[in-house]
Amino acid sequence: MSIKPVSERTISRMPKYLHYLNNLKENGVDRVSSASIAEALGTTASQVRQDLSAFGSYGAQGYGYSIDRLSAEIKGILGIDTSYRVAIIGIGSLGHALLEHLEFEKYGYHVVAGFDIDCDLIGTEINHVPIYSMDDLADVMKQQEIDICVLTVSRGSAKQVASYLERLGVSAIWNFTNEKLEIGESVAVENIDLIDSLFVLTYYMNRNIEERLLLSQRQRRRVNI
Amino acid sequence: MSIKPVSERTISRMPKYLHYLNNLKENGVDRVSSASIAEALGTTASQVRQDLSAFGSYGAQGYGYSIDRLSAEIKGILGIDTSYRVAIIGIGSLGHALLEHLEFEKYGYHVVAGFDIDCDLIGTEINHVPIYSMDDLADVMKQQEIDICVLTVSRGSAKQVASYLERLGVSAIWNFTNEKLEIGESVAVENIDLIDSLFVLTYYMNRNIEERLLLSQRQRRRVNI
DNA sequence: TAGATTGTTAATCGATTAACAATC
DNA sequence: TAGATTGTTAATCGATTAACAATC
Repeated sequence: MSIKPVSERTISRMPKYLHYLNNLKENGVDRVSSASIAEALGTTASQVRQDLSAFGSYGAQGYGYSIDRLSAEIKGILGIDTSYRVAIIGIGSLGHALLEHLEFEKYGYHVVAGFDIDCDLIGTEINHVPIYSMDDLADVMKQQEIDICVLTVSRGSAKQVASYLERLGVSAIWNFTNEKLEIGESVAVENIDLIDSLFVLTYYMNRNIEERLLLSQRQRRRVNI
Repeated sequence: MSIKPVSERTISRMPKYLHYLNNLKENGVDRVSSASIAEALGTTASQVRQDLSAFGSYGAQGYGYSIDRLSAEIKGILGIDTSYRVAIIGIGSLGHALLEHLEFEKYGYHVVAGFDIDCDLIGTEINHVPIYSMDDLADVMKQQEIDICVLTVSRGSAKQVASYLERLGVSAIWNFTNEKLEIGESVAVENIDLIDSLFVLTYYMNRNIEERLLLSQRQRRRVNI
């Protein structure tokens, strides 16, 4: 009913708020103001309140936000107040690492299946997770009631596999392939573009180095004069 | 000299342009218009031209952009027209995967050292890369002339290790720890927040599912009436 | 030449920040 | 009560899109 589209920027900040609240909670704090949250995350109190009020009124004037309440609300907003079943498609080095990455389990994401085309892997278990043949994808996905697919196949087959997943009615793809998937709106997609991130890091690294160089040249000039 | 600060948004699109150009090049294409680039990446020709002109004039009226020229320019802008030496700090499952991730080598990022506190790992090699003790960090970093540090330590020690790297004069940290590093401007930092990305994916997945539910309810109602 | 397409200036749109009444 | 802090409206800022003269 109330179709108020919340900006992507706002959504992407919600996990940051949650992590900070978890932090405070661990330190025995039980309430917090928008100003404190803002300071911790390097933003403004205005933005924090603006973000939160996109979803509801969780605070109290003169008091701030109850950490328990706000945590619960954000978890509800993101939908992480329940658990999900995850499959990893493509067990290369990255897929393998994600199979063993314990953090996911902690947040309620249960990795329950892996898929690959390598006969040496099919039928084995990694970290107690069975590896199936790509040929069994349709069957296993249904049987295992997979919610989220992690796409760690090679770049060459990414688009094809993604389209197949779409046809199978998958609702979420976590895409590590660095390929822009051509897929309908009905599938949620988040991209982890490692190489792109590394390129951006390189840009800022070099910019810093250039700045330092310019600075030291200026200093040297000053000494010479 | 010409201090024109280019927006983060623009920087983050440069790798996308480059990937698309590489794609075209592979298919034997040798020129492209801003309109074609925009269509491929789902943006506008205006934005493409605006982005590129932040760095220079690489196109020609009535013709478009030479793919070879533009590729070279973007590589120069990002600083990826040379090679870099990379160390991976923290050889857990994720660090291990990144050690074996061949893609980096392809783009000129040579992983030449790993660091851990685990005595069973120290002194061994993974994928021909030697694993050193964290105690030797300062020495090896200097000896091996490391440009970029990949931070894959446990969340608990992230801030501490990052501060140490800063003191060692490291110029770039690729941070996979999901911790906000408290570090000066002189170090370039890019964060890969896997859990945050997974939360955002979960949000959009659930929103889609809700939409579908609403839709089917409406359809059912229509049938009933 | 005519058509195509750039680089850039101006217009629009959206997101961030500031301000403030409401009230705990 | 007085001080603190929210939720929201208005003002500002920045990024995206549109328009167009320049020109290949």
